[in-house]
Amino acid sequence: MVDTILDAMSRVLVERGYAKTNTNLVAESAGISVGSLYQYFPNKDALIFALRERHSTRMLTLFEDVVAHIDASGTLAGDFEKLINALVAAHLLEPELNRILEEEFPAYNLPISQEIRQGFFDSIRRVLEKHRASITPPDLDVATFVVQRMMKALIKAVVLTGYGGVSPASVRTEILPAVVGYLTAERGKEEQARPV
Amino acid sequence: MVDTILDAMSRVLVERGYAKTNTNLVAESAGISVGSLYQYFPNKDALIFALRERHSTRMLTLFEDVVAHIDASGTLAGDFEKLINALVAAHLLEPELNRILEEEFPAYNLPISQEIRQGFFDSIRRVLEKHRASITPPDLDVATFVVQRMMKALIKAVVLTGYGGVSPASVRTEILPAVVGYLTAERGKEEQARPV
DNA sequence: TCGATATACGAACAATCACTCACGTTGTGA
DNA sequence: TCACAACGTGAGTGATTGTTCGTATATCGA
Repeated sequence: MVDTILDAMSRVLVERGYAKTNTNLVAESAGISVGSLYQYFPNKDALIFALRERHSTRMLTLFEDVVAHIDASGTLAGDFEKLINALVAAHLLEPELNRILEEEFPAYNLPISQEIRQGFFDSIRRVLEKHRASITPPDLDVATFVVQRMMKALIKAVVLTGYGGVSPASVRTEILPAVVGYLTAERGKEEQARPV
Repeated sequence: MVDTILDAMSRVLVERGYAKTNTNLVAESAGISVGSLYQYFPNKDALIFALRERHSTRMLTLFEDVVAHIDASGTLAGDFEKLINALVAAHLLEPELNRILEEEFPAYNLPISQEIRQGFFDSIRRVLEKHRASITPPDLDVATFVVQRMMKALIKAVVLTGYGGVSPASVRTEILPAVVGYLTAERGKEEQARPV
């Protein structure tokens, strides 16, 4: 029943957008009444929170499955190609739903669970640790953060159409050079330490 | 008067967030009545649109002022250091307002004006053209897009606190290596053309 | 001073929507 | 068959809020 409701919520969100989604509509789309909906979720926020958790968990599961297949033999570029493909695949699960949950819904009210965030972070960090000797960023936590944000920003442009003037495919091929370029960039004094 | 209203709108948005901002509150904060507000803006969307245009224009102006000072003599890293500093400064104009306008408000309903988008894009592209000979991405439009998204994603983490587990300053020093690393990354057949 | 036009006012309206609750319906065990 | 509990129902409610419009005030030329 809970899943039925979440499915309906997802459907309505994608069809009409967050602003035009209301609980009565979700209940109708689920084929139940509002009253029943409120027997399983205390309020609207709980509904959205649950949907986001379910969706994020699915994405993380898919991502971790791929990361688990990275063994000790791969190259830096090869491993990150796998990571990027996994992330793209994860974002292709339900691109529109993902966009709405991330961009259209005011998220700081209900922050995503720390476990899921940590799952993505740890997977990437493990790959960086494996290649520690051949990458240049001094701090692995910072490097993980930077790589994660770079990949996410670029993958969004690949998965969602109409995000910029360039074609998704042409951006897709730039992700690996961007990541590997950053991780192997030479760090002279010239480039370092000129904060605002 | 228009500016008075936009100032009030900005104030209320930052103080209470988009969800808790309504037109009556804005009018009150501006020291006028709702009726007067609706003499200058046809509806709430127009109000937000105007505020976003004003804010974006200010950011672009500041950005272009810095870019104008880039002459023919600088290095790739030096020039991008200037670009990054300019972008950081632009984002520091009104960070909270910027966050609300970009993340909290459903923006695809009222897309930002093409001129402003183009202004940022062109400024970055000009710098890339200047260094065409020493960078490796084959397509300058795509490279501009990628660089822009990379910088934006990372600068957000620098300007807004609580965006990740790492310190803003430590991310700040990674932006230049990320950009220059991407622009000068070696491109073997190994790394290219493995789309999803 | 006077009239007219533009501007400002803010109480009221209508629409939306999250949520409730008094009432059915269904299933179950004896 | 009956009593009871668990689940389902959906019209209704109260609160919020974007927008209007009849009235009041200010501005200004003659």
